Amino acid sequence: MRELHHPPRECLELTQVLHALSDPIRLCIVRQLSSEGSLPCGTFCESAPKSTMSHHFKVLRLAGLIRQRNEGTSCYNSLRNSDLDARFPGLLNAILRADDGCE
Amino acid sequence: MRELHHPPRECLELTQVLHALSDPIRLCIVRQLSSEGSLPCGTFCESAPKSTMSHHFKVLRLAGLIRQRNEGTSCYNSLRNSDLDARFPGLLNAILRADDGCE
DNA sequence: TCGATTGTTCGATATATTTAGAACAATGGA
DNA sequence: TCCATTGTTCTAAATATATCGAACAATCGA
Repeated sequence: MRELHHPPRECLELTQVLHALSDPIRLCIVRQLSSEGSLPCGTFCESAPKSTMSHHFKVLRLAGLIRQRNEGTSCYNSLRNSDLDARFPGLLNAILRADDGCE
Repeated sequence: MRELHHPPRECLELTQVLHALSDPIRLCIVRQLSSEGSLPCGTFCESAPKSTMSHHFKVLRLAGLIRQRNEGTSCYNSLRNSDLDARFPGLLNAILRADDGCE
């Protein structure tokens, strides 16, 4: 698999981050990652096609919300907690605290 | 002018709020409202056509971010600060604190 | 080596969003 | 009343986004 691009902390853009989180599936992924740590792609929304999920993970990665790391045939995802908090203090926590329900 | 719909506080949805704020023009409007209080539509982005701005104000209003009130021929906009903070504690402040620059 | 597993990429389609001109509506002042 | 001001609505066009099947790539175990 190819090299995965991750934007550096100082390049994260607020509008991109907000856009990435404005999709219910992606918000759900982020919530799950925040509570369960590092998880492979396959553990999310198993009803949705893999190509759809792959797209959402890419959006999250390019917006700087998650870090992806290949390990074997799996791709592990983790939240870029500290980068986000350094760049946008309190933002992620406020979003995770919100009671919007994770469908 | 017609009656303006404002969603009640408890109906505000996180994904809608995040989407509304993920547009640079709308984020700019919200920032300006937060620092200057109540302002008529005409005071923002005077270079953009009125219809475009009208659209953005509508998106913000329907997402619950702003309250609009007609007064004379003007339409005054204000941030729904307390509603937002009640529904999504800390979210708006975190977004306003972020140093993304208001173009 | 073969096949199963996991995920990506490509291409197509459907849907949503943004932008903006033109016509319209409401208000207020001369 | 007439007109300027302010903003909305309608409509169209451009652009972006979401979804998903099919083909592909990489890894691992048998």
